[in-house]
Amino acid sequence: MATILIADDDQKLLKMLRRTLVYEGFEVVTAADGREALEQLDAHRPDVIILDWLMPGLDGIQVTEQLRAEGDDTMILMLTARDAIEDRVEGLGSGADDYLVKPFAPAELLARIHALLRRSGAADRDQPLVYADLVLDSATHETRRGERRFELTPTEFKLLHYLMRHPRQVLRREQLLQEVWGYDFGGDDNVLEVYIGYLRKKTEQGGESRLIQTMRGVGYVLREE
Amino acid sequence: MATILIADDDQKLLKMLRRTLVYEGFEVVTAADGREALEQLDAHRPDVIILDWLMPGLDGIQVTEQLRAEGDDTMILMLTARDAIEDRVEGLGSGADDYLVKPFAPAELLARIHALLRRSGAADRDQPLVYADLVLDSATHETRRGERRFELTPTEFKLLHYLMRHPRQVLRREQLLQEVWGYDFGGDDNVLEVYIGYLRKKTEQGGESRLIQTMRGVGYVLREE
DNA sequence: TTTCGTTCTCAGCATTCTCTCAGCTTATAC
DNA sequence: GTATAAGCTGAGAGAATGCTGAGAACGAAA
Repeated sequence: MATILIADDDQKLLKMLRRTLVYEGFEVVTAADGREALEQLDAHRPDVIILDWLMPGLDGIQVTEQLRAEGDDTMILMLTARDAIEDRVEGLGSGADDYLVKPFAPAELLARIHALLRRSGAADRDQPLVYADLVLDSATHETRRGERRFELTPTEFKLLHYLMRHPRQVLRREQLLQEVWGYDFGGDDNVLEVYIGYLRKKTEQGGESRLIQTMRGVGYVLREE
Repeated sequence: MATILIADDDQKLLKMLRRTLVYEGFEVVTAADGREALEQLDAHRPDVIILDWLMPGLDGIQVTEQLRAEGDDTMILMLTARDAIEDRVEGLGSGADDYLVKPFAPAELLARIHALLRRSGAADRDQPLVYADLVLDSATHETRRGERRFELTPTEFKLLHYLMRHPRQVLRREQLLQEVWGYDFGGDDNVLEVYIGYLRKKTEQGGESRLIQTMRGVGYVLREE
């Protein structure tokens, strides 16, 4: 399920929101101010960020601006107190994707979150991932090597997707297991090898060059040889 | 679907609005200032024009006045950072049809746009949706595969309508349930499969090719194979 | 009331996917 | 060279997923 980061300096509200969202099945991470929010961001990579407009230290707008300046386009929902609007009319220019005026009904918040999640699914539809002549389009679920199309199962897709999001980077076995399978046991399991094998079979038909390289003792890299 | 022209000198806001509106199925044309807006106007004949009040060169009011002087009565929605009564009066006096104060929630903007479209009667001008030889006309509720007409029940119609508004895009099960049934239960319910089955039966009579493809573990796509 | 159309549930079946295992190949160290 | 560890691969069991037919539940119209 999706992860949501909430930053608000109102402890009571924070607690209430956490309870509501956890109950709805979301992973929830909280922060008491903007600086803490930025710290949590790297660690948890949320799908939606809920920011209070007014917070001590870094406020919601500053956090938004900083993120957008870094090229991060995670969906942001800004919470504003009714009277704050008139004071600080900086518009949506800071880069938030939606606004919600306090006080609000939890149902309203949930509706907005779902709308943003749906849209963000649409957002990473924008650019298909490309490495060499390998193309993976998460919008259409299309995968190609040059002109040749091939089909992937969900797990194969997740694995290739992760590899293609980190080209030329050596990915350790535990890292891949964690990202794709969501666990990491030290045991003598070889699912990863099996799936790398599946991917190679599908991406290297008829003498095509190898793109997934083995880093013996470490993991794998997506790289041309 | 309706076309919307947005003129604003704030690039970030422009980008965010484009994303939101395109996702909602609108044709979107953007302009960075008043002069550019006027140029785009002739080329695209939008159904609604969204103008920022303050822009370099020609501002929103000047654009509105010029259009109205030419006898153009395209619906105009004015955006402004001010909220003084005088401004509102001046804005509407210049010929704008509605008014929205920044910052605003995308949901509110959408509501205003739909209201304007309804007022202008443009909502009825919806083009029939076409994909391959499949035609769905939401105005007349007619559905055809080539020359063969077929009838759909309300739920079937909603589902096909949504699929046809997002051709070639992989639509996740939750997304379809949310859009067509309006909720998202986690349970082991298979209404969606059943209705996909109904649609297939009706759209694939007598050896016609399959247009609704299953994406195992993900959802469905409207696509020719 | 009955009839009809529609929505939704359920159970059984077919297909596809995931993961394990065993034997094999390859790379590295000695 | 050999020994050993690491990685690869084919086969198959069991699980997950999706499809379908039958029919129950519901509401609207006659």
